[in-house]
Amino acid sequence: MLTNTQNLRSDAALASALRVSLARLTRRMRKQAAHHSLTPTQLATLVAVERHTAMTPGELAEHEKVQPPSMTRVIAKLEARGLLERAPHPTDRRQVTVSVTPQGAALLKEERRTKEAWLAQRLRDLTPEERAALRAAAPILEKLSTM
Amino acid sequence: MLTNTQNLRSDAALASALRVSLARLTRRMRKQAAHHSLTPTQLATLVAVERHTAMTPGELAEHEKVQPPSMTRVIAKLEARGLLERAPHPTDRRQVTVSVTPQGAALLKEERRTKEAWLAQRLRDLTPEERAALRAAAPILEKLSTM
DNA sequence: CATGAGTCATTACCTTTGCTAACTATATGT
DNA sequence: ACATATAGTTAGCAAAGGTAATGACTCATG
Repeated sequence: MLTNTQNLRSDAALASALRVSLARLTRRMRKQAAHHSLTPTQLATLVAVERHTAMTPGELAEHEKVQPPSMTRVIAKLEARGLLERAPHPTDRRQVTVSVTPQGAALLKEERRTKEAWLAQRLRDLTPEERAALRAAAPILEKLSTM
Repeated sequence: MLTNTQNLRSDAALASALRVSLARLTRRMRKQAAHHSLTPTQLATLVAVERHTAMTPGELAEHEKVQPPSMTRVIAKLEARGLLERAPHPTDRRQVTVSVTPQGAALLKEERRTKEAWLAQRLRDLTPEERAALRAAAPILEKLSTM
């Protein structure tokens, strides 16, 4: 357990401490929401489709770094579970567009809610000063995550 | 992009912001170190064995939430790559113990080094104030990750 | 001590998920 | 009109996970 700012003077030491804590924290968060029995790729696909409103299989394959035939199967699975639906592409008969169903959106919402409830619960056990420090750090972590 | 502490007054809002940023940040860190072509389970197994010094296949299976036959295979793979080695159990002839080879330890060290170097590089692009805020938050994130 | 039950790792078989090769349908350029 | 490119899908293969079964070992009991 680190003492407040002790041993964190260098970027390397801070990076090391953050790497360990963040990995552990996100691993634990992931475990809170693993009831849907979707594979990581399936879940990520659902998230991507929701974020973009609609995507083609090719776009999704590239987005998730899998080959198109694999993505065809992922989409088929999610469609079979009623989480995604296919439609003809508006302008290109070779393509299809994929969008999230209300059921799929609900699953994602529940996933997010579960993780955030778990984290919020832990935040409540912190002191007000600790919470304030995290509030100050949150936008910086956000910045780091998009750099 | 969040403005400093704006909209983070509630635990729920802070949890939501942290969930997104931390997931993204750790995802990106993972991508930096994916040259070893180990599966997530193989890597996690290697990490677990190193941390515990020696473990049995049954312990590892439970630790990584896979069934024993699957873990037998993971161990065989890692052993074939010279990253783990098996030995007879000191007191129970049914069991074997698994430990990390110097090569396995070196691979993990390199993995950690790569991730931390990536993160440290990004830390260097922050302002001193931003870095200070992360330094203040680091022990709290550590605390959160073990609660 | 012998026997039965329990424990442990492993093998065999099956399913799922990823890849590559090949194919069909459609779109585009000449 | 024809050749080329694009998009999604199917088929076959490999890898990783599960379940069922097996053999060896350990422990408890009579």
